Amino acid sequence: MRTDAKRNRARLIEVAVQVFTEYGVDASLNEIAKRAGVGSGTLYRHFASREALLRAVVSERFASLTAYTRGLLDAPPDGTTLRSWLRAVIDHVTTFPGLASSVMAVLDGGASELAADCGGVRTSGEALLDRLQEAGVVDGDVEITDLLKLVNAIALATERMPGGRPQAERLLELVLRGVETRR
Amino acid sequence: MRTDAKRNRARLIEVAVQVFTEYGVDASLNEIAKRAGVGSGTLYRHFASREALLRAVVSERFASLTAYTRGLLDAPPDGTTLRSWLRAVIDHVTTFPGLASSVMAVLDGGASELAADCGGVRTSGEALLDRLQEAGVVDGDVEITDLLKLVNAIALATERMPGGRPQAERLLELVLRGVETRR
DNA sequence: ACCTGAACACCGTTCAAGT
DNA sequence: ACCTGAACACCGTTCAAGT
Repeated sequence: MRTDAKRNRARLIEVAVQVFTEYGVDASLNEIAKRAGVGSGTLYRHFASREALLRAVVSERFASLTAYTRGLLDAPPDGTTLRSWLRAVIDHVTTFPGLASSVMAVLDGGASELAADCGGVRTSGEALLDRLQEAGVVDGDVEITDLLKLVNAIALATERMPGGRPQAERLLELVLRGVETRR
Repeated sequence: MRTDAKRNRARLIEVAVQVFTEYGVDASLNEIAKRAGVGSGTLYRHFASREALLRAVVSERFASLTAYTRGLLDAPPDGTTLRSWLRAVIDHVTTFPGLASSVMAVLDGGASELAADCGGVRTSGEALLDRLQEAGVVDGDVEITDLLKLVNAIALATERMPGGRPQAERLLELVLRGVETRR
């Protein structure tokens, strides 16, 4: 790769983080190209689709979430393990407005460019969930995909509201505990 | 109102239902005007904003959901009342793709044109929730806004997926029961 | 090889001109 | 009083022309 191409690529990712943070994942790609001081065609040359650009921006973050999840597996599980993990999931999926929507598409079986990165989280999360179920902390019939969808739904619903994070916390608590009276 | 104006208005609502069903609530307004055989300005004259058009389309449906909710109050509450009500909420909020997102904005305190219609559902739902809590069927510290947000989050997350309705059902079940083991 | 930016087909929204 | 549709400022995406 030519050095100017390499520099353009790096610059585009850098600017994409700013613009995605500001306007969300559906922000104008022309705007990103302009702010990066690059023709719009250059953006498309480096990133064939919006998904490809998004992936370049979030893949390392998702990898670190996977690492964190694996770390939780090393410690003996207690009553706060699941809560901590799900909080971390919400944090990551909430990095940019609109990200949760893309992740949901992957969870639904869509073959997005994000699928590989989400897969790591899913797999490590599944191991963690198994462990928690063996320890009797989580109901045995809960499935990892449903759990992730539900938590992601909370992120999706709260990501655009002011004070969304504490709101997400309340809903997460409700999900963990359940709505119906314990009998 | 002139008779041609009245006819145009009715026609626009009729077409909006079709187009919203097909493309979701963010569908092109120009497309709706064109299909209705009307200039784009005419659409804006009758409905000052997309929200206004959306409201014209869903307000009667939301009123009937409110009526249904009040009906549930007349019967003695049992273990299936809450489930039935939340299912009905999901059904209504899922009428068009993207509707749940607008409803969520209202639940968050936004002053949308849908607010009045959502208010009826909220108020009647609050009465139902109180009743269920008195009967000991639902945990006493569950709040109506949180419950509606959570259910709406499920709708939001599943509305665009194929087989979304059964998926929503699974997640609703998880919410009612809770994730953690009952102690 | 890589980049540029005009071009195309779309949006939402407004408003002068018509009836 | 109401309607039309061109006009404007935006999108995403492509591709001939440049270096």
